[in-house]
Amino acid sequence: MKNNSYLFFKVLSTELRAKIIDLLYQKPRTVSQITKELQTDQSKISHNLQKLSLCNIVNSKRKGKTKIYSLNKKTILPILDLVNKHFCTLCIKECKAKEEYK
Amino acid sequence: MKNNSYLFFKVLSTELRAKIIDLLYQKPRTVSQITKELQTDQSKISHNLQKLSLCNIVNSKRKGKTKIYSLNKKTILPILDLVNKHFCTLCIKECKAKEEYK
DNA sequence: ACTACATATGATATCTCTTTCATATGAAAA
DNA sequence: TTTTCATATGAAAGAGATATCATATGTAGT
Repeated sequence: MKNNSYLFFKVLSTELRAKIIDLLYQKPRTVSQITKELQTDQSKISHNLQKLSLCNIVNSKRKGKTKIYSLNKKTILPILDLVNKHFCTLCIKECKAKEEYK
Repeated sequence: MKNNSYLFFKVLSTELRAKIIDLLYQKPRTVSQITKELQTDQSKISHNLQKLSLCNIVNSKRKGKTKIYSLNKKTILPILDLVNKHFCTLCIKECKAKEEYK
Protein backbone atom coordinates (compact mmCIF):
# COMPACT_ATOMS: atom_id res chain seq x y z
CA MET A 1 0.00 0.00 0.00
CA LYS A 2 1.54 3.26 -1.01
CA ASN A 3 3.30 5.18 1.74
CA ASN A 4 0.48 6.68 3.75
CA SER A 5 -2.72 5.75 2.02
CA TYR A 6 -3.98 4.26 5.25
CA LEU A 7 -4.43 7.84 6.42
CA PHE A 8 -6.87 8.36 3.62
CA PHE A 9 -8.86 5.32 4.69
CA LYS A 10 -8.85 6.53 8.26
CA VAL A 11 -10.66 9.67 7.24
CA LEU A 12 -13.30 7.59 5.50
CA SER A 13 -13.71 5.28 8.43
CA THR A 14 -16.31 6.79 10.73
CA GLU A 15 -20.07 6.69 10.52
CA LEU A 16 -20.49 10.42 10.92
CA ARG A 17 -18.12 11.28 8.12
CA ALA A 18 -19.80 8.68 5.95
CA LYS A 19 -23.10 10.43 6.57
CA ILE A 20 -21.63 13.81 5.75
CA ILE A 21 -20.28 12.39 2.51
CA ASP A 22 -23.71 11.03 1.70
CA LEU A 23 -25.30 14.42 2.16
CA LEU A 24 -22.68 16.17 0.07
CA TYR A 25 -23.02 13.52 -2.58
CA GLN A 26 -26.57 14.71 -3.13
CA LYS A 27 -25.69 18.37 -3.21
CA PRO A 28 -23.40 20.96 -1.60
CA ARG A 29 -24.45 22.23 1.79
CA THR A 30 -23.52 24.73 4.46
CA VAL A 31 -22.23 23.70 7.85
CA SER A 32 -25.50 24.57 9.52
CA GLN A 33 -27.51 22.65 6.96
CA ILE A 34 -25.45 19.55 7.62
CA THR A 35 -25.72 20.16 11.34
CA LYS A 36 -29.48 20.33 11.15
CA GLU A 37 -29.90 17.36 8.86
CA LEU A 38 -27.77 15.14 11.03
CA GLN A 39 -29.32 16.53 14.19
CA THR A 40 -26.08 17.10 15.99
CA ASP A 41 -24.03 20.11 16.94
CA GLN A 42 -22.12 22.53 14.80
CA SER A 43 -18.72 22.16 16.34
CA LYS A 44 -18.70 18.45 15.77
CA ILE A 45 -19.57 18.92 12.13
CA SER A 46 -16.90 21.58 11.66
CA HIS A 47 -14.23 19.39 13.19
CA ASN A 48 -15.15 16.51 10.97
CA LEU A 49 -15.43 18.64 7.86
CA GLN A 50 -11.94 19.80 8.52
CA LYS A 51 -10.61 16.26 8.42
CA LEU A 52 -12.42 15.56 5.19
CA SER A 53 -11.05 18.79 3.85
CA LEU A 54 -7.45 18.02 4.77
CA CYS A 55 -7.58 14.96 2.57
CA ASN A 56 -9.27 16.78 -0.28
CA ILE A 57 -12.40 14.76 0.07
CA VAL A 58 -14.45 17.92 0.30
CA ASN A 59 -13.98 21.46 -0.97
CA SER A 60 -15.43 24.63 0.42
CA LYS A 61 -16.13 28.19 -0.50
CA ARG A 62 -17.40 31.13 1.48
CA LYS A 63 -20.76 32.57 0.58
CA GLY A 64 -21.54 35.52 2.78
CA LYS A 65 -21.67 34.43 6.33
CA THR A 66 -21.96 30.78 5.40
CA LYS A 67 -19.47 28.33 4.00
CA ILE A 68 -20.58 25.85 1.41
CA TYR A 69 -19.01 22.42 1.43
CA SER A 70 -19.12 20.15 -1.57
CA LEU A 71 -17.86 16.68 -2.32
CA ASN A 72 -14.70 16.49 -4.38
CA LYS A 73 -16.40 14.02 -6.65
CA LYS A 74 -13.55 13.58 -9.06
CA THR A 75 -11.38 12.39 -6.20
CA ILE A 76 -13.72 10.37 -4.14
CA LEU A 77 -16.41 8.96 -6.38
CA PRO A 78 -14.43 6.24 -8.12
CA ILE A 79 -13.44 4.70 -4.86
CA LEU A 80 -16.91 4.89 -3.38
CA ASP A 81 -18.39 3.37 -6.51
CA LEU A 82 -15.92 0.57 -6.39
CA VAL A 83 -16.55 -0.15 -2.77
CA ASN A 84 -20.29 0.11 -3.05
CA LYS A 85 -20.87 -1.75 -6.28
CA HIS A 86 -18.37 -4.53 -6.12
CA PHE A 87 -17.02 -6.34 -3.17
CA CYS A 88 -18.39 -4.32 -0.36
CA THR A 89 -21.91 -5.58 -0.36
CA LEU A 90 -20.62 -9.05 0.04
CA CYS A 91 -17.75 -8.12 2.23
CA ILE A 92 -19.67 -6.12 4.73
CA LYS A 93 -22.48 -8.56 4.90
CA GLU A 94 -19.92 -11.08 6.01
CA CYS A 95 -18.49 -8.61 8.44
CA LYS A 96 -21.85 -7.92 9.97
CA ALA A 97 -22.84 -11.53 10.08
CA LYS A 98 -19.71 -12.46 11.89
CA GLU A 99 -19.95 -9.55 14.25
CA GLU A 100 -23.53 -10.28 15.16
CA TYR A 101 -22.71 -13.88 15.66
CA LYS A 102 -20.01 -12.94 18.13
CA MET B 1 -21.97 5.58 1.16
CA LYS B 2 -23.55 2.22 1.31
CA ASN B 3 -24.79 1.17 4.73
CA ASN B 4 -21.64 0.15 6.57
CA SER B 5 -18.82 0.51 4.14
CA TYR B 6 -17.05 2.79 6.56
CA LEU B 7 -16.32 -0.35 8.58
CA PHE B 8 -14.39 -1.66 5.66
CA PHE B 9 -12.32 1.51 5.50
CA LYS B 10 -11.70 1.30 9.21
CA VAL B 11 -10.02 -2.05 8.79
CA LEU B 12 -7.75 -0.57 6.13
CA SER B 13 -6.91 2.43 8.24
CA THR B 14 -3.93 1.50 10.38
CA GLU B 15 -0.27 1.47 9.51
CA LEU B 16 0.31 -2.03 10.82
CA ARG B 17 -2.50 -3.54 8.79
CA ALA B 18 -1.25 -1.67 5.75
CA LYS B 19 2.13 -3.27 6.26
CA ILE B 20 0.60 -6.70 6.64
CA ILE B 21 -1.29 -6.18 3.41
CA ASP B 22 1.92 -5.17 1.69
CA LEU B 23 3.63 -8.34 2.77
CA LEU B 24 0.75 -10.52 1.71
CA TYR B 25 0.58 -8.68 -1.58
CA GLN B 26 4.01 -10.09 -2.38
CA LYS B 27 3.21 -13.61 -1.31
CA PRO B 28 1.26 -15.61 1.28
CA ARG B 29 2.89 -15.94 4.65
CA THR B 30 2.49 -17.61 8.01
CA VAL B 31 1.79 -15.68 11.18
CA SER B 32 5.29 -16.16 12.45
CA GLN B 33 6.81 -15.04 9.17
CA ILE B 34 4.83 -11.83 9.31
CA THR B 35 5.73 -11.42 12.94
CA LYS B 36 9.40 -11.75 12.19
CA GLU B 37 9.38 -9.50 9.14
CA LEU B 38 7.58 -6.73 10.97
CA GLN B 39 9.69 -7.26 14.07
CA THR B 40 6.81 -7.26 16.48
CA ASP B 41 5.01 -9.85 18.53
CA GLN B 42 2.82 -12.68 17.47
CA SER B 43 -0.28 -11.85 19.41
CA LYS B 44 -0.48 -8.42 17.88
CA ILE B 45 -0.22 -9.87 14.41
CA SER B 46 -2.87 -12.46 15.13
CA HIS B 47 -5.30 -9.88 16.44
CA ASN B 48 -4.81 -7.73 13.41
CA LEU B 49 -5.03 -10.61 10.98
CA GLN B 50 -8.33 -11.46 12.51
CA LYS B 51 -9.72 -8.05 11.68
CA LEU B 52 -8.51 -8.31 8.13
CA SER B 53 -10.01 -11.73 7.97
CA LEU B 54 -13.42 -10.64 9.24
CA CYS B 55 -13.73 -8.31 6.29
CA ASN B 56 -12.50 -10.89 3.81
CA ILE B 57 -9.42 -8.90 3.07
CA VAL B 58 -7.31 -11.94 3.79
CA ASN B 59 -7.90 -15.68 3.62
CA SER B 60 -6.16 -18.40 5.53
CA LYS B 61 -5.54 -22.10 5.51
CA ARG B 62 -3.91 -24.42 7.95
CA LYS B 63 -0.72 -26.15 6.94
CA GLY B 64 0.49 -28.40 9.66
CA LYS B 65 1.17 -26.40 12.74
CA THR B 66 1.25 -23.16 10.82
CA LYS B 67 -1.50 -21.11 9.25
CA ILE B 68 -0.89 -19.45 5.94
CA TYR B 69 -2.52 -16.10 5.30
CA SER B 70 -2.98 -14.70 1.82
CA LEU B 71 -4.40 -11.53 0.39
CA ASN B 72 -7.87 -11.80 -1.09
CA LYS B 73 -6.64 -10.08 -4.18
CA LYS B 74 -9.86 -10.22 -6.10
CA THR B 75 -11.53 -8.24 -3.35
CA ILE B 76 -8.91 -5.82 -2.33
CA LEU B 77 -6.68 -5.14 -5.29
CA PRO B 78 -8.99 -2.92 -7.33
CA ILE B 79 -9.42 -0.53 -4.48
CA LEU B 80 -5.76 -0.41 -3.60
CA ASP B 81 -4.86 0.19 -7.23
CA LEU B 82 -7.34 2.98 -7.44
CA VAL B 83 -6.11 4.64 -4.31
CA ASN B 84 -2.47 4.21 -5.13
CA LYS B 85 -2.50 5.15 -8.79
CA HIS B 86 -4.96 7.95 -8.94
CA PHE B 87 -5.86 10.53 -6.41
CA CYS B 88 -3.98 9.30 -3.44
CA THR B 89 -0.54 10.42 -4.33
CA LEU B 90 -1.80 13.91 -4.63
CA CYS B 91 -4.24 13.64 -1.85
CA ILE B 92 -1.93 12.29 0.77
CA LYS B 93 0.82 14.66 -0.18
CA GLU B 94 -1.57 17.42 0.67
CA CYS B 95 -2.52 15.68 3.86
CA LYS B 96 1.06 15.34 4.94
CA ALA B 97 2.00 18.84 3.93
CA LYS B 98 -0.80 20.30 5.93
CA GLU B 99 -0.11 18.11 8.91
CA GLU B 100 3.55 18.94 8.95
CA TYR B 101 2.76 22.58 8.59
CA LYS B 102 0.57 22.43 11.67
C1' DA C 1 -18.37 50.47 15.89
C1' DC C 2 -21.77 47.40 17.54
C1' DT C 3 -24.77 43.42 17.04
C1' DA C 4 -26.15 39.12 15.27
C1' DC C 5 -25.41 35.06 12.90
C1' DA C 6 -22.23 31.37 10.87
C1' DT C 7 -18.28 28.81 11.32
C1' DA C 8 -13.71 27.57 13.35
C1' DT C 9 -10.66 26.34 16.94
C1' DG C 10 -8.35 24.84 21.35
C1' DA C 11 -8.49 22.23 25.53
C1' DT C 12 -10.12 18.52 27.91
C1' DA C 13 -13.26 14.82 28.72
C1' DT C 14 -14.95 10.70 26.81
C1' DC C 15 -14.90 6.92 24.09
C1' DT C 16 -12.96 3.42 21.00
C1' DC C 17 -9.34 0.85 19.20
C1' DT C 18 -4.95 -1.30 19.65
C1' DT C 19 -1.45 -3.40 22.26
C1' DT C 20 0.11 -6.21 25.82
C1' DC C 21 0.25 -10.08 28.80
C1' DA C 22 -1.12 -14.40 30.28
C1' DT C 23 -3.09 -18.35 28.90
C1' DA C 24 -5.65 -21.55 25.86
C1' DT C 25 -6.11 -24.27 21.77
C1' DG C 26 -4.32 -26.93 17.87
C1' DA C 27 -1.13 -29.85 15.47
C1' DA C 28 2.79 -32.71 14.96
C1' DA C 29 6.56 -35.46 16.71
C1' DA C 30 8.71 -38.33 20.08
C1' DT D 1 0.15 -38.99 26.04
C1' DT D 2 3.56 -35.75 26.82
C1' DT D 3 6.29 -32.27 24.86
C1' DT D 4 7.07 -28.67 21.71
C1' DC D 5 6.03 -25.34 18.39
C1' DA D 6 2.44 -22.28 16.11
C1' DT D 7 -1.46 -19.62 16.51
C1' DA D 8 -5.61 -17.75 18.87
C1' DT D 9 -8.06 -15.50 22.44
C1' DG D 10 -9.69 -12.79 26.62
C1' DA D 11 -8.98 -9.17 29.79
C1' DA D 12 -6.83 -5.12 31.12
C1' DA D 13 -3.73 -1.40 30.06
C1' DG D 14 -2.38 2.06 27.02
C1' DA D 15 -2.81 5.04 23.06
C1' DG D 16 -5.30 7.56 19.90
C1' DA D 17 -9.45 9.58 17.98
C1' DT D 18 -13.82 11.91 18.62
C1' DA D 19 -17.09 14.75 21.11
C1' DT D 20 -18.00 18.48 24.01
C1' DC D 21 -17.71 23.00 25.79
C1' DA D 22 -16.24 27.54 25.82
C1' DT D 23 -14.61 30.92 23.10
C1' DA D 24 -12.61 33.09 18.97
C1' DT D 25 -12.92 34.55 14.27
C1' DG D 26 -15.27 36.04 10.21
C1' DT D 27 -19.03 38.35 7.68
C1' DA D 28 -22.87 41.29 7.03
C1' DG D 29 -26.22 44.52 8.43
C1' DT D 30 -27.38 48.52 11.21
